[in-house]
Amino acid sequence: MPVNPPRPVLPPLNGLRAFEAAARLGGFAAAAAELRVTPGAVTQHIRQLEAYFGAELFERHAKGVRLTPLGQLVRPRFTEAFDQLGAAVQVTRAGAASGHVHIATLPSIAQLWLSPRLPAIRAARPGMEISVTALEAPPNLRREPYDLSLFYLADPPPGAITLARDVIFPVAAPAIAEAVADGAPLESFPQLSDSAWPDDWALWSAHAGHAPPTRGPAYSLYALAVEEAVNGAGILIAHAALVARDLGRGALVRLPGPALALDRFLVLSSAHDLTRPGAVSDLAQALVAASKEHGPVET
Amino acid sequence: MPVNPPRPVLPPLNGLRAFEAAARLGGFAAAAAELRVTPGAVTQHIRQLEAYFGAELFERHAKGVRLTPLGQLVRPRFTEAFDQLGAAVQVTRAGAASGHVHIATLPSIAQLWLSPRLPAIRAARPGMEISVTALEAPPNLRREPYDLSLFYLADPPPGAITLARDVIFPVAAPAIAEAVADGAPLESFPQLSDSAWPDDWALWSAHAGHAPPTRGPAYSLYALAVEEAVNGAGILIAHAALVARDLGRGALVRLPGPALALDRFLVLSSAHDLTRPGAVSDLAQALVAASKEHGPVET
DNA sequence: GCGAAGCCTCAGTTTTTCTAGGGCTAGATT
DNA sequence: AATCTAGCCCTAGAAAAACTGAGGCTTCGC
Repeated sequence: MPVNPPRPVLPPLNGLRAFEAAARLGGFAAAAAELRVTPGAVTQHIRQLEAYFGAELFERHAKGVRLTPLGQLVRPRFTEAFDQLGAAVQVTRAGAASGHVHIATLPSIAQLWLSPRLPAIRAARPGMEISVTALEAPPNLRREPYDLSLFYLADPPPGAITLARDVIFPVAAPAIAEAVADGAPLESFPQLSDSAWPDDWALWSAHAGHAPPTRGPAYSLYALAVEEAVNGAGILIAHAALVARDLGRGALVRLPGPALALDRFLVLSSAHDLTRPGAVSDLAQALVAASKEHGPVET
Repeated sequence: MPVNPPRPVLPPLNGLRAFEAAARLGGFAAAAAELRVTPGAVTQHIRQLEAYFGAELFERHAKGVRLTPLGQLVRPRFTEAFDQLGAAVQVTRAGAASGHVHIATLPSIAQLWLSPRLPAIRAARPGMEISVTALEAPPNLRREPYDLSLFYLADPPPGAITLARDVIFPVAAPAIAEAVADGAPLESFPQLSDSAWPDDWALWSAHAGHAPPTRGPAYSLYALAVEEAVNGAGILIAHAALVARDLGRGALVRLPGPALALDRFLVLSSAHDLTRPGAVSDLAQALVAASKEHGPVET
């Protein structure tokens, strides 16, 4: 008479994932976006999970949800567990597609920093396939399928490689630069900027002792602003790393005045261990080397 | 023109769970049993997962599967992640049903050790609901829904409480004991034992310098063997903790000869932190106290 | 007072998952 | 050598789960 224990019912994994996402992101709608479903699906998953536990995990309010004490208690554990699960998935993915490295970065960095440097790197590594995805915000590398990420960050995480500090200064096409050298005030030209970094001009003006900036055109793609500046549309507030190429080839010229070092760094990070040899580390080293090709900016 | 990154496809969670179970248990069939589905379902989950990664995780052979190098590489990570997820689930469950404590133990311990002690413990804790489940083998407390487990173990895990060493010696009903005291050899009576512990008699006989045991009836439930011994069916090889009650009330009598201490301990363990106050710790303390009610066995 | 945000519910549909049953192979047994 | 058996594979159909879409409700902020 062996005891045949009825195996306990397993918890609904998808419900757990929905709970974790909703708790982390602070709402069902945000969780739904992350999970690529409608909010109603999240509602149902979490309802099902609450039925499984026999306890509420969220307090529902007309405008949003709040975690119950129980939900607050367990949220960090689930986040940690799913991070670990995600990390395992990333390791598997990397192992399955060895030789394929996927980089996530800002659109502007992709176009203005990475793109000019990649051909040489690719040419030196025939067996390696390098993909680039442009993202507006740094991904969670323990969850999302990128091997490397390259972003401007205020606080580089441990293990990450800081390539450069973010430094800004005004630049313009040679014709405008000459006019400025001849005495035309900066304010007499349109002041180009990126809509993602709306404070650049104000910060730099304050630092340089200039008058606050007039409003100029803001571009949602920094590469577009650079393009326009090259075409003589006005003065661009430049991020050193992103205009080095155009400065180098003379398409843009740095204008007189100080450079302002921001509290932000161009950081290369990875969920992989970059001290171990492998395709990812190899590419990371290549990017570090490539970032040193242009000297630092004089302040 | 905000970049709208097509969110990466999420990994199939249930496939991951199937992979982890199959890798840990060494086969799809065993995993299917754990997950409470048919083996075909596991096959499909894992196939789907392999399609997701674009790589094989198992080598299929006619008789069973073996992990590929990639599978071997990632298995520990997934096991760890699912353990953590399971632990988070257990914490949630415990938090949702506070005041309800669930114990897993051997059937024999449940009937002969726990059952006599529980009424007093329950009476002293009106608000606590105590459930007992009998299992043939210790559960993984990070995965399965038990708050405490009470088993004979050779290696108590860290944090567990060792209640007693497993000690065996022969016992019998008073009538038989008298006959033995009058000179009847042990071998002249049926030697009762438990089929889960088939070596008890051999070990004890060797230790006591007796002849190897004759074959006697083996019971699949130790409690049944005890019952039969009480009814005079023969001599039982007794585990001290499990016959203390019957010795105490005179239903069984210890026979002459040494007691043999086995390399095995009665261990109370938990996935919860027993140093923190709470229903589980409270009950654990009560069980520790209850285990001391009967003095140690003389060797 | 009104719009927007955010969650809920419910019905219907789509998608996924599961099972049942049959097949195949290799090791064990007779 | 023949047979048995364990364990995986496959497929079709059935069952279950998940998802969507539409309408509704409540509160917050303007």
